[in-house]
Amino acid sequence: MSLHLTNRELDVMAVLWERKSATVAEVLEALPEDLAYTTVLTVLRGLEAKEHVRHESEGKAFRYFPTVEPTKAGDTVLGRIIDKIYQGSREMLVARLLSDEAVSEEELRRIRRMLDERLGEVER
Amino acid sequence: MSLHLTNRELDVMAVLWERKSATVAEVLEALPEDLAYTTVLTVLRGLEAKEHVRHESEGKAFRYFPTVEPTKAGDTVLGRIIDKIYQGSREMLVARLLSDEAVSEEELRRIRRMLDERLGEVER
DNA sequence: TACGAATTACTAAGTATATAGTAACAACTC
DNA sequence: GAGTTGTTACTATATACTTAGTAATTCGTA
Repeated sequence: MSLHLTNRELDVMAVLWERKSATVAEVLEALPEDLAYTTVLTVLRGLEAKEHVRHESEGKAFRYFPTVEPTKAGDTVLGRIIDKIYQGSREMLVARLLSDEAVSEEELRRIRRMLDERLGEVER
Repeated sequence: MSLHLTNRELDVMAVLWERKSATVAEVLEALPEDLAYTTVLTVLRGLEAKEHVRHESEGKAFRYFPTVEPTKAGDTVLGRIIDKIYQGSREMLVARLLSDEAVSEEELRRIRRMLDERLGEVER
């Protein structure tokens, strides 16, 4: 199943994923833009309505927890990107990611090692 | 510089990238959803206003051409995904893409070869 | 237990997006 | 060159998204 998040919802989910859970005040503080308290609350309530988040009481406030994994959100949007931008080729996307000048040699080596392990498994 | 596209704009750009250029009628035909002719036209005019597309006359119609590369659109959205979903780690994203069961052994090998070549360059 | 600060609940307004209708226009055809 | 057909130009509406205000509520505390 696919999971769509708006831009602002993604910002808020990112905070929850990062910190495992957060109150409205904590999300507000974590966001670089300075929104009204009630704005963040509204976004969280929206996410809760869609069941991407749940809450528990903590003092007089609510503590919010993500109920979906970040990878799930990632898969949804990556599927679309691969489809629309990389002509259905995951490989083209990976190639593009690795072609970035900023990727360090160590990073490339780690990825190669990962591939070696994966291929080892496949060959078995 | 970053390039933001709405969902419908991305659908339309995907057709132009795929076919190099297209008229309104061609885009309409290529899209699976069945929209009104004028809807597609409106989207294209929007894209033209933002200079992501240009047109030439062809008979009584216009032929539209993309003026931005798909990778540019890809980079913008991937940057955001890496940031918000993969905690700033491109490597985590690549790992996720390669962890997909559906990736074939040949694909993994091709990517490894690509890495080898890239690493060869770096070492030189 | 009454007060105050923080919070949640409810409501609303502005902006962006998606869709498409109608009018004006262009070019081919007879 | 008048009609027909496909097209562009202009305009409009509905929905989604973003933001935030005000009212009601809660909890700690004096």
